[in-house]
Amino acid sequence: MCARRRDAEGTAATRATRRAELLSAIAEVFADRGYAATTVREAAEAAGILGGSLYYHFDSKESMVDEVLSTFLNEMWGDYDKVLASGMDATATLRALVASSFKSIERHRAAVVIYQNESKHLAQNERFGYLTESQRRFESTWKGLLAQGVEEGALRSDLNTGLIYRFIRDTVWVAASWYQPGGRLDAEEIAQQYLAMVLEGIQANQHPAT
Amino acid sequence: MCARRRDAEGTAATRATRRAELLSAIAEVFADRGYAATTVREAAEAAGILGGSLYYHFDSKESMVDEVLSTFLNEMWGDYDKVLASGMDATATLRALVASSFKSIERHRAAVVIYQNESKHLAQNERFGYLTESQRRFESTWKGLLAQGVEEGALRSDLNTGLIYRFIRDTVWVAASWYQPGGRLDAEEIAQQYLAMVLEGIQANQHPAT
Amino acid sequence: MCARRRDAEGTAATRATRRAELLSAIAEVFADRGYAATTVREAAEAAGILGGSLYYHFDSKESMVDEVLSTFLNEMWGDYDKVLASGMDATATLRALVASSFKSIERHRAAVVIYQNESKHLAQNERFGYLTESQRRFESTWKGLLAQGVEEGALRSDLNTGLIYRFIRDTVWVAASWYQPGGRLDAEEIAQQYLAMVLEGIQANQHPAT
Amino acid sequence: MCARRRDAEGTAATRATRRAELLSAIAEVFADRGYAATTVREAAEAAGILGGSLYYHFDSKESMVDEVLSTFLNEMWGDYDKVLASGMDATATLRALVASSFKSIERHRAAVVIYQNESKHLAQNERFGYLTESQRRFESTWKGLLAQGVEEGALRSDLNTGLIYRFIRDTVWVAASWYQPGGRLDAEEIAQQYLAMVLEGIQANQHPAT
DNA sequence: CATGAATGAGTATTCATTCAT
DNA sequence: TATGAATGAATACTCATTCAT
Repeated sequence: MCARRRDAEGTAATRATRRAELLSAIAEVFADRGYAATTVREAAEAAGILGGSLYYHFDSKESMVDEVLSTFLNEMWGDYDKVLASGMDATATLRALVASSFKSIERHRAAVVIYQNESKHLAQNERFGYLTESQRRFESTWKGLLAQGVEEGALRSDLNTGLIYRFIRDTVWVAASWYQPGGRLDAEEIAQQYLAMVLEGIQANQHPAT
Repeated sequence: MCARRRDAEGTAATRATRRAELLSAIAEVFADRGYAATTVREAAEAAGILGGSLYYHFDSKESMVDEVLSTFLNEMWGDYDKVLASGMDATATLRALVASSFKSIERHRAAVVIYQNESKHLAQNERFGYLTESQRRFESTWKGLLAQGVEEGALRSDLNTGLIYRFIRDTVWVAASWYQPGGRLDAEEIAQQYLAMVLEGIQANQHPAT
Repeated sequence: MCARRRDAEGTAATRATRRAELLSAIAEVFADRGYAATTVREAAEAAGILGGSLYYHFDSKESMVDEVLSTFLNEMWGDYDKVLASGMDATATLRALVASSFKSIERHRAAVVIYQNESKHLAQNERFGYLTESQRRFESTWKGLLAQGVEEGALRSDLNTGLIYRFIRDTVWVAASWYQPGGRLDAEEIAQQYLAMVLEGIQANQHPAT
Repeated sequence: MCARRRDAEGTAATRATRRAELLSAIAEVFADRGYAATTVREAAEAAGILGGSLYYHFDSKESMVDEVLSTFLNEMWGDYDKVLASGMDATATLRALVASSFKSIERHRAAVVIYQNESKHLAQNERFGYLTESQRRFESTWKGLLAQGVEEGALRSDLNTGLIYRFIRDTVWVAASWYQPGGRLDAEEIAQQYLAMVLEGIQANQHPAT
């Protein structure tokens, strides 16, 4: 911490790393205490520096959440897009998206919690227009998928897809609020259980073979 | 003091009514913008009075949420207790509880949203110990019910009841965040669709009779 | 309290009495908690009515202290003037004034405490100009008396009369802060002890006969 | 953190100095206008900074008075204890304590005024328990001393020591309210005049040698 | 006369942000 | 890069005062 020998060499890389470190700590606190309720001082303290020092790295508190959320969403949509581009049928795609979502939660738990809790409020701000955009894309993707599933005969036609969409969306993301990275359950298992419930239901009788 | 018997009653009733009016408006704003992010001024404005005037009715901002949440929880547990006392089998009880929950959302939408978004933070405060208590009771009730369902052979035994409990809990309550009282969907319908999904699953093939 | 039979008759007297009652209670609270630190609500409560109701009797909080203080000062100066007009020598006058002061404390304890604690601040306000005026009169009266005593050979000439004046003034009035009306000590006794100390000193040896 | 040894010391010293500077200005305003009646803004302004900035240095308005008063009392009792430990006879001790008191007033005028005016109210607060404690110690010290003086034959036995204690206590401290540091009179002179009055009295005749 | 609800200016306190070092 | 002191706008809360009933 005292003598920084390698300064010359890794400037860019080091800087990016440091930034990521800071953001990770900051995200954790925002997720834990809420964005509005967290003071910059607390966020800085979690990152091991003093309040004022954060302003060397970020323009404002807002740009901190911004970076946390946009980083997460970019990565998440990258994964989603791969799945969607692979041309699977509706059920398989749905399974893959759910699995991908839980993996996102595993990697970006704090970001997901923040997204879940704050995006409604933040979205009022023009700067966070991408949140609304993401929401919209999310909705059309899932609703389209459910409709396609019904069309393909894979999903029940007596369900209100609008409602089902909401239930699926909420349960997937809300899991971030109780998920413990490194705990007993990993993303894969959670995805399996979730898919079992949503696809097959939790009732016993009607499952002849499974 | 002199022959004002009717006044006393009338005043008490009026007072309680006014209080409820105010609380309803306040709850709406807290739900909409978040407890921490809502200023007392905004809350008061929503109630049609000035910021300081709220303090004639309530001790503090905290006691406002307190009253909103405790009123809701008391009523909700009242309903739950009736269901639980009626001695139905696990599946019927589960159905009834879900229906009751959605009815709670219909009546106390704002309170449920606040409960969902803020109880984690508020619960740190001793004053809101009842939130933790409620959480605990909720968990044991639902987990017990799921276990009983499995025992009775009504529910699949290959599911992780801990996980399923979380999914059910979250999806039920999170519905408050998009429910529009007086909108197209009423609590009953939502409950039916939700139960259909969770109990029977959304896949088509496995439902012999449908 | 309900049926006020004698309303017609004693209007003026009743009113004055009520006013005095209220003022007495108010003075007590102001003395106890300090003028600035006492709320009108507290003052009213001590008088057995609600905050707003005090405004039927008084224009403002300020006019309450005003009336308390001016009533006290008027009476006190009335007594002082009688003493000063009686043509006694310096020592006798001094004794009589001290005795009169302690009697004032006995009758207007609360007012004296308020006078002691608040007059400095209140005097900034033009309305309370009479406080400054009273102070001035007080100072010239006592200083004159001390000078006269020295001249008459009754008082030591090696003392700084300015300082002695301050000591006497302060100790007399500050007694109000611990005086308990109806307690073991009455005004007379206190005056005697005080005069003994100030006139003769507390040392033993030098008092040959007394 | 890196070879900043001198900094650490320097900073600590600077900090303490700044704190003392601020407290001195704050004490002056509290003494002048009264603790309750002084706004934090006024206190800050007197210190040359803005209201909010005071909170970088102090937790609350309360902790400002707290520090002012405890600092004063600690130093005062330090001086008192030295006097009391020196084994002088009652009269000499009494003289020394009075002198020490007036020196305290010279050094901590503002603190003494605050102590005098506010300690009764502040003492209700548990945090200021040390005020009550100090009061108690003060009383027992002085009463003991007076009793001892009577026993030693140095003080008159026909006086009510309880009363005399109060008179002495009050006059000593109340002097802070008119004392002008740097004015014509210094602490020493005031103490002499005061002791002359209290010990020997202000009457001329009874002093054989004077 | 008294009440109770409301007002609005003010108060202590918090906190994002700045900046000289 | 980081610190620490300061800023200033905003926030929860208080309280003297008003007024319809």
